[in-house]
Amino acid sequence: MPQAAAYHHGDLRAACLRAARELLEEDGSAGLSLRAVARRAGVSPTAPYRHFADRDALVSAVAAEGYRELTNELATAHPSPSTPEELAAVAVAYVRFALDHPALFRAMFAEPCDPKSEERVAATAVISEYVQGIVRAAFPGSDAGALATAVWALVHGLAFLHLDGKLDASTPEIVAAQVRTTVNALFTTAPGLTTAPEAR
Amino acid sequence: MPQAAAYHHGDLRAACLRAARELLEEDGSAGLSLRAVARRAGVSPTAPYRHFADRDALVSAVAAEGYRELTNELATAHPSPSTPEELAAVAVAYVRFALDHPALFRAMFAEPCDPKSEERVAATAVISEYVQGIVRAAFPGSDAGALATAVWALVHGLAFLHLDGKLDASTPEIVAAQVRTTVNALFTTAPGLTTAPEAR
DNA sequence: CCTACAATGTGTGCACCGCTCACATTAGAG
DNA sequence: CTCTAATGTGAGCGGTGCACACATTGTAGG
Repeated sequence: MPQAAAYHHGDLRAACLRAARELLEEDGSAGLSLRAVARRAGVSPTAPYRHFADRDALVSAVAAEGYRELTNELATAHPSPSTPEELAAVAVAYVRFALDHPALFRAMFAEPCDPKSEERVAATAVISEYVQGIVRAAFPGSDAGALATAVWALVHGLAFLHLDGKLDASTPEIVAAQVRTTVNALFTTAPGLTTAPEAR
Repeated sequence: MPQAAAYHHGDLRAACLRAARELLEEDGSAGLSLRAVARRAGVSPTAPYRHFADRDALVSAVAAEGYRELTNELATAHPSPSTPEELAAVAVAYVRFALDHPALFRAMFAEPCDPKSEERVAATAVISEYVQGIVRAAFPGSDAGALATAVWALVHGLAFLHLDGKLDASTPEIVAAQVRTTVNALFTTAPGLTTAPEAR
């Protein structure tokens, strides 16, 4: 049994992130409060402020963690996709991640993203370049930036529409089939996407 | 000058919705509190509870209003689009709406959507069928349901990625061009989209 | 080894929030 | 004209984010 109630926690930051993840899964974004996190970590209500400037900093950290997990999931779906089918598998993994971790996914794409956490913008840049890299490998001739944007938007939109109950998400198979056909449809037109404007 | 400080407001519900919209535009979703709405409407902190069961009911009502405005904007962009170009114009209007009213747009697609406000689900059903109707008219031979889902997801995803600063939204023209080329790319493949599974 | 300091956790307190409940006022039906 | 139901008021409870002064402790320099 670990020495109970040491004054210094040891790794409170990590404990807070873990507690925040749990609260997010259990009660959704509304249940994620600094105080609840502190309670769950067995620590005074203001202790987390030594590790996170404010609530936004906490959720940004959680979101950054989410981005890393998402990239892992995508890589697991297929390490280096090149055919449209392999790319579709990655797209399915993206939507599955959103449906498996709805509150986390929402936190990743919520309001205070733009001027905030360095860690967070870095994590989103990683995934953006990841998608672009995949598309570049799969469609060497095309405007990879524009095509990557298109496929990311399509998959991202599918994820959100499923999350909001606008589409039939009753079984994972139905969702997967839906994503596959839609993405495949977009890719059959890839060569035509060479006149697109700037996209960063 | 209207008779000041009548005990009964007259149309507090509408005043609350108006105040909520203003707060949403000014301070984002975080600034939208029942109490702030009451203050702005010049009424006691608990008065709004006579018209909205709780905070969620308020934002659901605001969201429903947003859906109606969005459908109006789309219809204004083009009353009955049939060519891909006209459809692209509608898509551009969709993304513009999101960028013009970011907090409202986010409220429209936020967590408590599924089992809630009758008014809200009705409003989303309207826009869903609207998109489907357009696609059916434009591409009579295709699986309108699947294609509508694809284009809605694509446009919805573009809107969110722009909102989150993941794409270049520096000028409306750049955004519009981006949306147009992406949507056009999808539409050139429309006839191929006839084997899609169920999508409601 | 011991001491001073910086890092980390505690406690108090303020303003605000959502929401409940008892009460005041008033519009409008009978 | 009255009486009831709709509407607005006020006090109050528990929760929240956050700022502040304070307590504790790991650790680096003497």
